[in-house]
This record gives sequence, structure tokens and C-alpha cells, in this order.
Amino acid sequence: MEYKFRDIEKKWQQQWINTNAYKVSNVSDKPKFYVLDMFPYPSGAGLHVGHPLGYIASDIYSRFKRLKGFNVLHPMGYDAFGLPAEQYAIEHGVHPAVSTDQNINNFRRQLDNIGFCYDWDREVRTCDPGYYKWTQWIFLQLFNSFYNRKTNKAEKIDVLIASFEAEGNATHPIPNSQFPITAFTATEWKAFDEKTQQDILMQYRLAYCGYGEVNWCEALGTVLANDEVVNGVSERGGHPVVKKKLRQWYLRITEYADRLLEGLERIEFSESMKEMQTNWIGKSSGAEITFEIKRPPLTPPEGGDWQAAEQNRDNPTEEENRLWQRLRANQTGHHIRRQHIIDQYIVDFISIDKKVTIEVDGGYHNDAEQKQYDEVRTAFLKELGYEELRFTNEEVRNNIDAVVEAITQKLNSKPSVGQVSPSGEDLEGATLTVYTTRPDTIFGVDFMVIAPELDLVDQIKSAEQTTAVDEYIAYVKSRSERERQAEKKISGVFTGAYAVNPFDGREIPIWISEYVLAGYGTGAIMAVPCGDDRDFKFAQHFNIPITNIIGKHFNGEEANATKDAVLENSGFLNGTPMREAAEIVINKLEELGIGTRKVNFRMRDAAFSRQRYWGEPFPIQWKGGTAYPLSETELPLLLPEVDSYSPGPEGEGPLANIPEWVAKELETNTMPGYAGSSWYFLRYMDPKNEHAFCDRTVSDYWNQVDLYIGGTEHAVGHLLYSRMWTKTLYDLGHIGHDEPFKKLVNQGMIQGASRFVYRINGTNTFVSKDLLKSEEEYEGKKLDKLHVDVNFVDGYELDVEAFKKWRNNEHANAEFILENDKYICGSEVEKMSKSKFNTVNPDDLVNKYGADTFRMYEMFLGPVEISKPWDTKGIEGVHRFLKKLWRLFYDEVKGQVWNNDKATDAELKVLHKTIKKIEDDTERFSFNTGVSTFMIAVNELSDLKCHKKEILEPLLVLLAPYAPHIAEELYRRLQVSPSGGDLEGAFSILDANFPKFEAKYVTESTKDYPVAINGKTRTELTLDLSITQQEVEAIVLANETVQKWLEGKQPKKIIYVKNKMINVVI
RNA sequence: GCCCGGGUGGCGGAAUUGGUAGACGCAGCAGACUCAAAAUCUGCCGUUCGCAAGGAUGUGAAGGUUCGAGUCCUUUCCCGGGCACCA
Repeated sequence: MEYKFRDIEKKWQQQWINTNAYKVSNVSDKPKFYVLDMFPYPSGAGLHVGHPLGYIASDIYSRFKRLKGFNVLHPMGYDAFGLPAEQYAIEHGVHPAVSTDQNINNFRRQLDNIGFCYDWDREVRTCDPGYYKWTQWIFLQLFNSFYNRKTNKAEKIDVLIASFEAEGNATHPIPNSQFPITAFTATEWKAFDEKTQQDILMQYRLAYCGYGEVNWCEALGTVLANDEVVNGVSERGGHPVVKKKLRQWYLRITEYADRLLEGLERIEFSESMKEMQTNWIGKSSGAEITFEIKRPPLTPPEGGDWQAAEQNRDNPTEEENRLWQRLRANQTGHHIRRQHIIDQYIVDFISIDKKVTIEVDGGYHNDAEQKQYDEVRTAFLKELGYEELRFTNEEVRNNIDAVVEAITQKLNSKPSVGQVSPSGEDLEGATLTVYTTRPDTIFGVDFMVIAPELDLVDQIKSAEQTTAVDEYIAYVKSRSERERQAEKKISGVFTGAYAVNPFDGREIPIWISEYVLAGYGTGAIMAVPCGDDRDFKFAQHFNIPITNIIGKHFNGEEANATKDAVLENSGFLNGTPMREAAEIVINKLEELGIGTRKVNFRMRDAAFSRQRYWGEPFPIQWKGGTAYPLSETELPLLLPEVDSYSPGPEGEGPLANIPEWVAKELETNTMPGYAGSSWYFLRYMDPKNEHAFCDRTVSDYWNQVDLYIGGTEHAVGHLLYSRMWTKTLYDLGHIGHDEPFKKLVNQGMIQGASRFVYRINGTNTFVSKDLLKSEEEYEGKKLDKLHVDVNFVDGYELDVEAFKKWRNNEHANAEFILENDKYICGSEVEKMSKSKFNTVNPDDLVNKYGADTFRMYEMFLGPVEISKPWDTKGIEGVHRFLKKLWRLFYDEVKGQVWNNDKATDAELKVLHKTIKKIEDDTERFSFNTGVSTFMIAVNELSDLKCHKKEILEPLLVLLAPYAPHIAEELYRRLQVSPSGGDLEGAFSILDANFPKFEAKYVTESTKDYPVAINGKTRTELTLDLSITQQEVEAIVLANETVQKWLEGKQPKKIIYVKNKMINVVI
């Protein structure tokens, strides 16, 4: 009777469905255990052998816990919204819902092959309205909440409004210090119009709207991710990419920064994972310091009475003021500032982002001299790319609405040219604010570096440096943030302006360089070259003199970031240890009102919208530029059908092309991929609930995910967002725990083992690998190295006939130069991907060897958390093991060989050794050594010719989590045979009890000790475990081998470590 | 560039707490069974010197700590993941 895995696996999979074997109840006396796999995106390429790695690990663990008496929740579902489906729709015209559905079906079919114990009644799909209704609902919770810094948790926005009505915002200052309105009283709050009130509330909401830059590719008509932009052009097609500012939703995750850090102490993530999250959050403390800027002198234009013109402009008119009140604070949806210097001119108003200037002409513009001046000026500005709008005082006085409307329309119609930092009104008497973690080094500041995209640059650049600065900015605009950070080449330009050190009045040159990013801190740093490596290299490169404030700690060769120095060249700080100086400086700064103590986070608020179709619509309606939430009863807001997946007229999402949608003033952005995946683990608990995202009693029962398995690629994305959502839901009282995942196990990637063939360039002749001296040429002729499908390479040997037929007989006429009648391929380890022809489909392997073999082999490959290349060859060994196991029960010739004989001590020792090791290994996720242990056990039992039920039955229970089908078959056979009976009626192994380890069967009284001389093992001695040091010494010294090495000398020392080893030191 | 991993035979890996490096499996070699093949079974299998006994050497590289280092420390090289619109 042979091992017919196909029949066995099919039979039990069906039987398990029939008996609802994997159904999980929310009510149980057993302790609960929640095992979760990271939410898969159902890609069109289907599963390759890398995908199920984590699923098999979690499946084994779930089954193990069930055997241990737990009520185990182990669900699966699909993160079904996402870009690939939309991209596929654009390319093939198939609706994303349709292709996603197909992909899911295929995904499911492939998963079912492998025999997982998922409770499929709990499946969820993020694109299902029954699911995204609750994603929208949670979004509304975020929108209708603010972070109360006093109670340190999220609270209803109503609480904030009540507080405003009672006492203004004294208790809850606006989080955004750049917002035009800073403080208001209760009376003022009540006097604000609705729009102003809503604008203010938006500054507090946990989900809020703002403006952010995106990579805009006009040719592709889409926004691109950073990694889709290479060298300033799109990866697909190489089209130019520009920065575009669009309205975006954000989540105020920064408010949770401290709690996200604190929570790490209460969860079992690997240290490296915690470190990554900690670094991402990037908490630092230091000071924000404001430096005055010494302005570059204005130089007069050619001809004209520029002085008079300047003077006129220095005193804003009544009309200018009135217009300003309508333009300030983004009321037009655009950031506008007034009295802005461009080169040697000052314009009344400007949108730097759109390169539009606005002039309000008073009477004095009628005199001839002024006219000439204006013409020169207009021409000059035009040259720089500015478009000028002019209005008369009368227009502003009599019909200001029309003026504002005209300005808004003009601004809407123009493309965005770059980032504008929302840095308040105008910057007259300009200052530069930097954030530093080392205020103690204030006297060592030799230059400043500011992000090139800051508006301030335009304002402070000198006439001489204008060209260089503008050229550099143009260069930086073409660079992605990633490229800027990764650039090794030092680059930058002096702005021509100087900041003034407040303590010694030293003038510090201000530079711009791409390595400073606008989004981090204030977008400006004070550079201390003697103490910071990058600053040092920058100073060296541009020959900026370096001030040494740390004496002998700085050798002039490289920077030294020490905090142990005593300060020199540091004015009033001379002689002060650095560690004390920071405090002194901060106090002094605060005293002078030019700086504040500041805790800074590297983490930014999370961008929460996409200009895409295939995502959750926001339950938001815009009325007169103000966002209003839909009511809960209007959920779900269904994703409508669209004719085209191209973006809206201003780069908005495709929803902007639907007239009815736009007419209802509904939000045209959709939510990003991580919306649905930030809370799915809660929905699995109560997947069909129509009245709540998850019933509170149910979430209280299942509580945290006890074990979460997934890749490190989610370290700082999904794993932070879902932690934040959980905390918000907890704060608002919807769930009872504030950390979603108790324990995280990371799974490594399975890489592809690519195979290559070598074709002589320009011919159809392929040369076998080992005949080549190099991969580039063969007998003086150049070679083409081509990927070949690994599925027709056996190890390294190419199946030549299969290769000829590959891809429609593409190589039908190929000729081969063979070695020993074989074609040997080259190899490389690469990412597993269709384009590299190195994917291996689990379906094929399951078909050939069975699910149990496949499961065990995936585990056998190596530790689950380590990346390793796939090698199909090795699967044979695992398959042989299962066949060998089968032969302990049934023989091909003799039939049943298992019996009810009493087990011997040796057999019991094998069993209990195995129980202990499997229990330990499974518990610590060392599944590869677990598989080895089974192999050793079966080898040993085969050697002992042990066919005893007493030994084999518990062994099957141990094996059941790893190879459930064969274990179930044999386990039930042990129950009904030899008397015969109904296998299906027998008791299932799924609910067996995990065998109990008993130490008495494995205790040893002796140990084979390695005996080392000076640390090198020379011989072995079998000694009683109870032996003493003295006895050991006597026996060791009497040993022949030891005596030989001693050469008559006395040993200095004999080290004896019980149960470990003996070392004789000579 | 920054942050986090990883590097052990021909290959995947083992060595759980600083204590016999290479368990288990693949590939390879030799043999048994067989008309033959498959399947199965037995033996060998890091490198090197040696007939052997036995020795030397060996965990990416270079140093160090220790009676003893794959494991701890310092420096360094290579590979993989992440860096905020892939999921």
C-alpha cells in the first residue's frame, strides 16, 4: 500500500469543508489565540512559492495552538484596492472590480491547494462596500476628532468646540504654528463666520485637509511614487516629472508620536523592528533658533526715479490692505504673500507657486516716469517667468469680489511650479529659523544650509547669486527626495545672504543644498563643520573656513560629533562642558526671545489621499470650500462607475470627471491603500456585522492579534498606521486595547534562483556555461546572457527540447555547444519575478508532490525570518521523508505493518526527545529545525524497526500542524484498522491533544565529553554526570591522548564544565 | 546617503546561554537489490598533508577579549529590505 497523497489530500480537504472543521466561534470556554497573516494584495500574477511562506508558518502555529487547547482565530482576506488593478484597467479597459475579483478567485484556488485552516466564513475584501462602509465610518471618527494634548488622547471635536465657545483656544493652541490665526477668545470664536470656524477646526482634526507636493507626470497624466521617478523622469516612458501642489488629506499621526514610541515597550516586535519604527518617528530634542538675516542691498534698475517708486510702495494703500484681507491665509486656495522682493523689485502680492504677481495701481502710476519704471519692471518680471495681474484702486474699492474671483481663476488655471512653505505673511525683516539638536555648538556655526525649495531663498538671494541660485533650484526640482538624500556628490550654492549669530554678531553665509529637505524640521540647518561629518565635508568642498570649538577633539581631518569636549572659541561659553552648554544656550535663547526649547519628530503627518480611482471614496462634501462630513446614515458612499481612469482637469482623481459627483461637490480624492489595511484585523472578528465595524464584546474577546506574521517591508508603513488607528479607536472607546499586534514575527523573502543561457551574439548558437571562461565572450565572440525559464532547467541542466519550444518556438532553430552532452546554465540569486523567468508556481509542486510535502519543504528551506533562494531540487528529500513515514505504517508488499506492541525504552526515548524538540521549535517559530527533527525521528524509528501505535500515534499528532493531510489519514487508520471501519467516522486529528513530554524517558546518566587541549578537541571521554572536578582531573590526566599532548608537563589548569566539555590548559 | 537585516561545505541550512563547527536535506561518488529502470537500502562526502595513525587549516576580511569565539567588541567589504503615492 503506497502513499497516495493526491487522493488523501483531496479527500480530507473536502471532509474538512463538509464538517466545518475550521469554523471558529466567538464564544468559547477555551482560551483565545489570534493568529494573523499580513493582508495580501491579490496581484494578477498569482502566487509564487515565496508568498505562502508566512501563511504556512502561521498555519502550523494555528494548528499547534489548537492542539494545545486554544480557540484559534486564523482568518484570511484581501487588501483589494490598489494601483495595479487600476493600471491594468488603464491598459486593458477591464474594470478594476472585475480583474480584482478574478485575481481573488485565482488566489483562493491556489491557497486551497495548500490546505490552510482558515475560517473562510470570515473572509473580508476592502473593496466590498460592506467593508469600506466601515473604513469610511472610521475615517469620519478621525475627521470628527482632535488630539487633546491635555488629556493626551483623541477626543470628539465637539469637546473642542465647547471649549472654544467657553474660553477660546487658550487651552488648546493651534497645532500648526504657521496658521494665520493663532489665538482667539470665546467672543472672537463666536464672531468668526462659519468658514473661518471650519478652517480653524481643520487645524485640529485627526484627519485633515492640507496641501502637499506630488510628483506630477503630465505625459502619463498621473501622480507618481518616488520610486517611479528616476533621474527626474518617469520610470515608465521617461517623461518629465514636475512637483505639483495638490489638496491632500492627512492623518495627524504626529500627535501620536510619543505614544507610538511608548507602545513599543509593551509589544513583542524584534529589536530591529522597534529600532526602525523608533528611527522613523525620529524623536529628538533641541532648540529652534531664529537668526536675523542681513539683507542684500537693493540695486537700482537702469534709469528712472526708482527711489520714488520704492518709497511709494513702502506705504501700502488702503486698497492694498483691503485686498490683502481677502487673499491672506489661503482663502483663494493658494498661498499669497504681499510686499515681496523679486530681485530689486517689490511686488504688491505674489503667488510664488504659480508665478503670478498682482499689482494694485494707485494714482501715482499715471505719471510718465512711473510708467516707464513700471514697463521696465513688467518686462523684467516677465523674463523671470512671472505673469502680472493689474487692478485699479477703483476696481478694488467698488467690486472686490470680482477682483478676488479673477485672481482665483488665474491661479487655478496655472500649473504649480514648486513648493511654498506656509510660512506666514511676508518676511520683511526676514529671519531664518533652524532646528538643532546641538544648541551647545552655536558658536561653531560657520554657515547655514536651507532647503532650495523654500520661498525664503527667492527673497534673500543677492543679485550676483541669482543666476546660480535659480539654476541650482531648477536642478533640485528635477530630483526626487530619495535621489537628493542618496546623492554622494556634494553640491550647493551660496545665496549671497548672511544670517547673524545673535551672540557674537558674526555674519554667517547662507547656502542652499539638496541634502536639506523642506519637510524636515524648519527646512534649514545651522552647520557646524567641526562637529558634523556632512557639514565638514560641505565646508571642505566649498572652502568655507572652519571654527574649532572643541579644541583637541577636532583634528582638522574629520568632524568629531563628541559631546565630551569643553567649549573653546565660544564667547561666553568658553570653558563650559558641552553637556551643560546646551541647557545654558536654550535658556539664553528663550530669555532673548529668539529661540525655544523644542522636541522635534522626523515623522511627518501621513498623507492620506490619492488622485486615483480604485480606492475608498471619502465621505466628504465640499460646500463653498469647506469640507463637511456625510452623516453615518449615508454610508457607504459607493464608488461610482467611471468611463475613464485618467485624472481630472487639475490633476485630481478620476472621480472629478463624473459630472454628478462633482455636482454633489463630493471629494474627488480616494483613500490610499493603507486605509483598509489599518483596521482589517478587527473586522475579521465580526466580519458580517452591519451595525458596527466590530461589536465591542467580540473585540474584547479576541482582543489583540497574538501572533502576526509578515515581511519587514511593512516596518514603518502599515505597522505604524494600524497602530495609530488602533490607538484612536481605543481613545474614542470603540475598542478596549491600544496596540493591535502583541507579537510580530517577520518572514524573509524567498528569492528566485535565476538561470541563464549564453548565446553567441548575432547567432542562434548557445554555449554551455562551463565551456566559458567569462560571461562576456566565447572564443573572441561576444555573448548575450539571457534569462531562461527555471521551470525547464533541472538543477543547472537545461531541457534543450523544452527550451526550443519556449515562447512559441522562439528558439526552435537554436543550436547548442554542449559539455558531456549537457547544456549547463549560469545562475544568479535575484528577486522572484515573472520578468526574470524565475518564478515557481506552488500549484505545480503541490500537483507533483502534494500539499504536505510542499508545506514542509517551504519550512525546511531555512528560518522563516531569513531571506533565502528557492531551489526546487531539494523538495525530493522532504517527499522521501513522508514516504518513509508512511512505510512505518504500511508496506507496499506486506500492507499494514503497524501494531499494538509495547514500546521499548529506546523507542520511547526517540518519541519524547521528538516531543520536546517539536514543542520547543514550534513555539519559537524554528520550523526548519522542526522538520529536521521529524526526519531524525523517522530515521531512528526506521532503524529500530518500530511500527508501534504507542509511538506512532503521538508522533502523528506532533506532525499534524506541519503535514495535516497525511497525519489525518494515518491517525484515523490507527483508530479503525485492523478491525476495519469508517475512516470518516473516526476522530479527527485536528482536535487531538498535543502529546505530553515526560523527562523520565530521556534522562541520561552519562555524557560523552569532548576533551580539549588548549582549546582544541583531541579526544572524547564518557563520564558519569554526577562526577566531581577532582575525579575528572584524575581521569583526564590518566588518559593516553592527554598524556601524549602533555609531554610529561603539568597542566596549568583543567576546566570542567558539567554537561559541556573539558579543557586542559598546558 | 540614512535606518534595519544577512554573509558558515558544491547548494539550502544546523550549532537555542561563549563550550565537539558542518545536524538534517539536496547534489555528487561508490556499492546492494533488479534483465533493466524507478523505488528502496548501505557507505563516503569542508580544504589540505599523509598508505595509515594522525596533523594542519577552516564560519566574508582584518584586528581584539577569553582557558575556549560562527556566537562578544572594534574596523572594514559584499548582498538584501525600507526611506513616506507598490502593497
